[in-house]
Amino acid sequence: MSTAVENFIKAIYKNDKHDGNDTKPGNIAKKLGISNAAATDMAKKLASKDLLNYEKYQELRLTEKGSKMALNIVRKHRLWESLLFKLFDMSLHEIHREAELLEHQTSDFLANKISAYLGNPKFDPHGDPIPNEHGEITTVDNSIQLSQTQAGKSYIISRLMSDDKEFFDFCALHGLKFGNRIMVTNQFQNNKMTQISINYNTILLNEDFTNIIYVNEIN
Amino acid sequence: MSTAVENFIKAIYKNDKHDGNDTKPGNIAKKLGISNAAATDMAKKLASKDLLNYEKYQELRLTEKGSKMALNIVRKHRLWESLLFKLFDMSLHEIHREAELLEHQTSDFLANKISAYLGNPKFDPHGDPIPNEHGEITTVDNSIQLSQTQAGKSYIISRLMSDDKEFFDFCALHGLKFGNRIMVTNQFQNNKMTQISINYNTILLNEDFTNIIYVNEIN
DNA sequence: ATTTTATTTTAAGCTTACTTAAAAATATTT
DNA sequence: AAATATTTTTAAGTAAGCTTAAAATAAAAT
Ligand SMILES: [Mn+2]
Ligand SMILES: [Mn+2]
Ligand SMILES: [Mn+2]
Ligand SMILES: [Mn+2]
Repeated sequence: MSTAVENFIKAIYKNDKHDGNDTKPGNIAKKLGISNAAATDMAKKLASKDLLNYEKYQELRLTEKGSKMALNIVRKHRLWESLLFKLFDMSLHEIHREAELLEHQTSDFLANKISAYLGNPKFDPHGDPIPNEHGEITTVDNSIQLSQTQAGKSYIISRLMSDDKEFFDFCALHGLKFGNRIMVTNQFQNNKMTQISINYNTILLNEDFTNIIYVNEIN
Repeated sequence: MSTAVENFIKAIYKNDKHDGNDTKPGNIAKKLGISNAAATDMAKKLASKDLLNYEKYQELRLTEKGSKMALNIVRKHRLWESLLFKLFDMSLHEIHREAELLEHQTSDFLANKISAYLGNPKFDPHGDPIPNEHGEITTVDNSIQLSQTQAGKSYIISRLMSDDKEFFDFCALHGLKFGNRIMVTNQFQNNKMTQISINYNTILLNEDFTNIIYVNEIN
């Protein structure tokens, strides 16, 4: 399948899995930076290939075959991120940018080589789970959004769900990374702000950030 | 530039540099597996972009700009081959196959990271020189074809210039690889065959092989 | 419930990268 | 030198993946 098709399928998968908005052509188009008309066209074409179900004006739904393809691409994306992050001195934003291209030019054979070399990791450097070669995610995710945490409790950062450079730069600057410990010192419900303590520093985060930072409570 | 354009430019570069046949659309078409008509079309298009000079019925010649582009792609190709060969247990044929795709989705930034990680190597696993980030090949190649060697002398294999799986499998089986030592025991000029000795084994190679295996004399 | 706004779809058109078939030019053989 | 074969070019056409503009439908606001 072409890069265009793969990115389209992946965008549907991710929108369905994580984003609040409904999986209609317009929202996918927005993510991919193409016109609504192009997205509708593509949806019809992929329906004819049994990768998704399309009914006029309804949400797009991946078929079993479409989901498998999405997970295969996600696997390659996250394996590349893991490899680049391990070998080279690259930021989370940079590895994502390169992986976005490399994912489409990677044989299953090479993906398995990368995976084996890394010791078949279950998570990428963002904390996102890496599907296995059968397209299965075997890990269970119990993490919650930072916005849902309680003041006074401590947490481990488990996931930075973004691909925005500014966000990653901010995180890197303040030590907000996968595996690091933080303490929630205040939840300002009305203002949708969360105050945390990390490395003896106090930072105040708005909901744009607290909704994409995931954590696990320390017991 | 697109993958099609990059492969076209690279094919011209390689044909010019190594292959005996003249650099006309038909020969490039043959290499790329496209029709002569498609090659002529592409040649005209690239001429309009100042990547090559095109005159009806004449040979295609890369401009300075076109050569730079070719060397940039060759660099990425050979860096990928070097990385994959080092990290994973992959054959010369396999690394070439993957590099053929990855080369088109690699930023200069990433290429430099790969190069630095490998210690800025000057040769890839086939013995081909790796251009630097300015598109320059600084090494001098004094190697000769195995077909041009003399009986009774010893040589080091410096280059396996091919991308054919059968050839590589044969080489791997008999220890014919970059850096290994061989002795030429007989040159059968009339029959265009060369007999060599390697690892206490004697093998007889025809010109298909002796023309793409390059060696350096041991003094 | 009606009007207004937003989204989705259709329609027409563009570029890239190919194809096959026929015409033109070049290269080879006799 | 002429005939033949090969190669290159032109011409016409296709599929993928886009675009913009207009029409149809759905969602939101009044
Ligand atoms: Mn990513
Ligand atoms: Mn991508
Ligand atoms: Mn190669
Ligand atoms: Mn290639």
